[in-house]
Amino acid sequence: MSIYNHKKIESKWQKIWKKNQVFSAKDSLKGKKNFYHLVMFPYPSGDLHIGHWYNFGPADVYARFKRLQGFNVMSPIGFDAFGLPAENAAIKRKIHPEKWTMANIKTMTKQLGSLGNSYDWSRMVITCLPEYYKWNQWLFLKFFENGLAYRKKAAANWCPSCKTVLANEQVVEGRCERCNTQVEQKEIEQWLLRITDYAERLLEDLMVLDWPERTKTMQKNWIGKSEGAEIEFPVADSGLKIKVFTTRADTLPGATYLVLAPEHPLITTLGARIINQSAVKDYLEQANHKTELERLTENKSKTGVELKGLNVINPFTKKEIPIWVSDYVLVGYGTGAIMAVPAHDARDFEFAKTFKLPVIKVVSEDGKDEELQEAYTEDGVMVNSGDFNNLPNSIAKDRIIEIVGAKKKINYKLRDWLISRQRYWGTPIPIIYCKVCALREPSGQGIVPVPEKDLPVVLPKIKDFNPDDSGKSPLAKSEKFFKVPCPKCGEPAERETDTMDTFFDSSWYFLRYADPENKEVFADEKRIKSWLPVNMYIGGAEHTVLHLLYSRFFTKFLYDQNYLNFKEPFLALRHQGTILGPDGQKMSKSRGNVIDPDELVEKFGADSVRMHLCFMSEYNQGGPWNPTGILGVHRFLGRVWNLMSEKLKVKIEKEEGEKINPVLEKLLHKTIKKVGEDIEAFKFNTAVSALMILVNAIEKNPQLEISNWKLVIKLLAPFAPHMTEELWNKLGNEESIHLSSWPEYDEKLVAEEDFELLIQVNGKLRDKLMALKNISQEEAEKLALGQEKVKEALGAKKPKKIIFVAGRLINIVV
RNA sequence: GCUCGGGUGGUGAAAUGGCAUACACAGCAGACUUAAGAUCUGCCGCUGUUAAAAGCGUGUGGGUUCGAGUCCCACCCCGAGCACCA
Repeated sequence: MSIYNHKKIESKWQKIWKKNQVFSAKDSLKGKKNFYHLVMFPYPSGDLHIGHWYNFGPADVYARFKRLQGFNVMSPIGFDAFGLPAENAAIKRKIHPEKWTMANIKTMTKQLGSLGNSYDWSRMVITCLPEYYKWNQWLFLKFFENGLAYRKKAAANWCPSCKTVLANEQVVEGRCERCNTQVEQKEIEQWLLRITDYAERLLEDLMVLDWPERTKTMQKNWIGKSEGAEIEFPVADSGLKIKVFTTRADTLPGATYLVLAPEHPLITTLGARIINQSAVKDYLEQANHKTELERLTENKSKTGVELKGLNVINPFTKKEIPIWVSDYVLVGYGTGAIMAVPAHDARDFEFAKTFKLPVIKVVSEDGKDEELQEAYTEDGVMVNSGDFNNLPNSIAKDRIIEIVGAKKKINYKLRDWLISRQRYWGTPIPIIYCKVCALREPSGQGIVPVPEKDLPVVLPKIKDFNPDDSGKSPLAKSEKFFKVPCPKCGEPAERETDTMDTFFDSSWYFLRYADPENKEVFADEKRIKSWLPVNMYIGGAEHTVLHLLYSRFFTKFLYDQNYLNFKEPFLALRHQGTILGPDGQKMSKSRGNVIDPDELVEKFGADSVRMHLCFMSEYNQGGPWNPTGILGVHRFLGRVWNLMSEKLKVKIEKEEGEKINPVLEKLLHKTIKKVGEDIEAFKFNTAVSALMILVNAIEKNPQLEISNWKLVIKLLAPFAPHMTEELWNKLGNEESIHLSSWPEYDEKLVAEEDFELLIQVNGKLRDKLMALKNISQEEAEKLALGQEKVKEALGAKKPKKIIFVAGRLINIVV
């Protein structure tokens, strides 16, 4: 018996696969359908950790399975190489981000090789190379040409530690997603992409996607569609009107005041008429200085100030009501102003209680008008509403919209995507500002796009890439970089020195894999057509409102521009869970609970590691790492090797097989069915356990023909690619097992002729016996009532009712 | 607060409304071995018993059903996401 030497055999096959380009995907293969299988490309942070393995390992099981099923599979890999961590680490270690990043890519590429995954290495994409980011810039220009990229000065989320602005999606509970620092608001000029133009389509097309419901729901909530109406409130003694957005127009009769966001422009416009100007000014100042976090942690208690001297007219009641300013109204949503209906909105109720404002109930559950202890937000019938009294509020809603001449309106929570970053290690934004041109155009901005022929705008090698509080990128310190002649008029001008959010890079990388070396376009149309959209996309759930939303937006934009013939990039999506440290905490170097995959591979081999990751829990679940758990599959693979190498040697020498044991044959075909179905459903854990059951049975009675042994090896191939390749090769096969075919099961063998009939009395199991699958109820009853244990359980009682489930059980009810 | 997930042996976990705990890990006992390790065999929810029989068991309480881990209602706990979005 030879002991399985994983080190020797795994590296042997990894070299052969790479050398023979076994997994290089041809754009088309005769008689085979293309299948684009993709894992989220890693960030080159240093080393591959077990989380990468958990993503990539089982994902590769799926890829190999699809390949065996007869698909022409492309499984590419690359690096999401721009971004803050590279820069921060580089600053700390005093080496250039590029050097650091490329060194990490080298290490990680080597590690990726040790996984033995079926990647097409020829399609490697690295986003920090000019050949790649040139197309970021090209895409940016396309957005700009179409009015979807625009520059705006406004308060933005500023991370004082990263010293850059962040997209809304990158702010988590008022803190920076990366470094957990409190985010501040900073007025700064920046570039945004008009993703909000696509809100409705991003929402609608979610329906057709084979994505986890949870992820779809999260995107849906993030887009946050809400249907309502815009109602105008005339300002008393003035020609002005204040627009509010509401989803509850039915409650308009109960609107007892209006609230403006502190940033609402009307506060300035009407400034002169405000009596208590200094109090208002104080409040605005105070609101302005609150950080995002303060607003969140203040327990949502309400603050505000009345604009004394000003009133508006409720268009339903025609009564004058006051105007207040409060920071619980957000300037970025709706119209930045609300009608307050304290009786039917929890926030308004709290505000009204705080400032002793009138509460008028207009919707009632039972038609009565009692004093409210809290806001009533359910449906009901109208009260205190004149002609509308006793009408269901849902009907009143539309009528009120009509009589006050309001417009129906849809709002979204989604904001435009802020893509400028005041950092060095990213794609330069291809824009030049020209003061001369500015004078000639009405906007006066002088924004001149870099001509396509001048792309890429190469990120210069500078020495000082430390960020500062100036709100400008380190590139602003390099005159060589930013001082350029204007491409339009030739006069001296300045480049944009901000770089792009790295989510820009990852919003289209999956297109580049189709044609990674193209110098003329971001990817050739035909090559895109042959591969995209992605058939199966696998990665963590942490990107649900970032990468996955942005990629959908890019795809829809490129579809509109006729570059793509599909509207959604990822037809199917699956998430892996998160593996925690053995202590149940998130793995981190500072906690010292990090599991090093290289050590595991060294000790147990890549096959054992990937198979254990498949086996340890449901794929989308994850959980704490159990240090001894891997022994299970490791022993299993050892037993497989012993069984096969020993038995097969004898068999091959004899060149004849024994007839397969019929019980085993049935189990084999059932296993073929189960393993195939389970892999398709991403239930890798039960697929592995089915394989264990099969091998356990074979070990007890290893009576199989050579052809059956081959089926078993094929079933194991996606899980243990190296070992099975070696066994396959030993059997005299020239071509890789991974290019062979997935076994088919025999329907007849999967179907059972007989079964174990369960006999229950009052639903409690009392006995069981073997019976034919097609046994009739009469026969079953007779058999069951004849059983000693049944007689005992029945005693003197007579059966009242007998439930018979064909092919399963009989239940005697007394 | 709202929206999703989830709660099953000592542990990771299985289970189209029909045998709860498959498959493993750990543990215990035995075989092999000078020994250790590796490997192999057996046991392994709780109560009970020499052993069995029997009873009890899927977060808690109720319900539907011949039959509930699974469906319904209420509650408790854990995890994730969102969070003053009118």
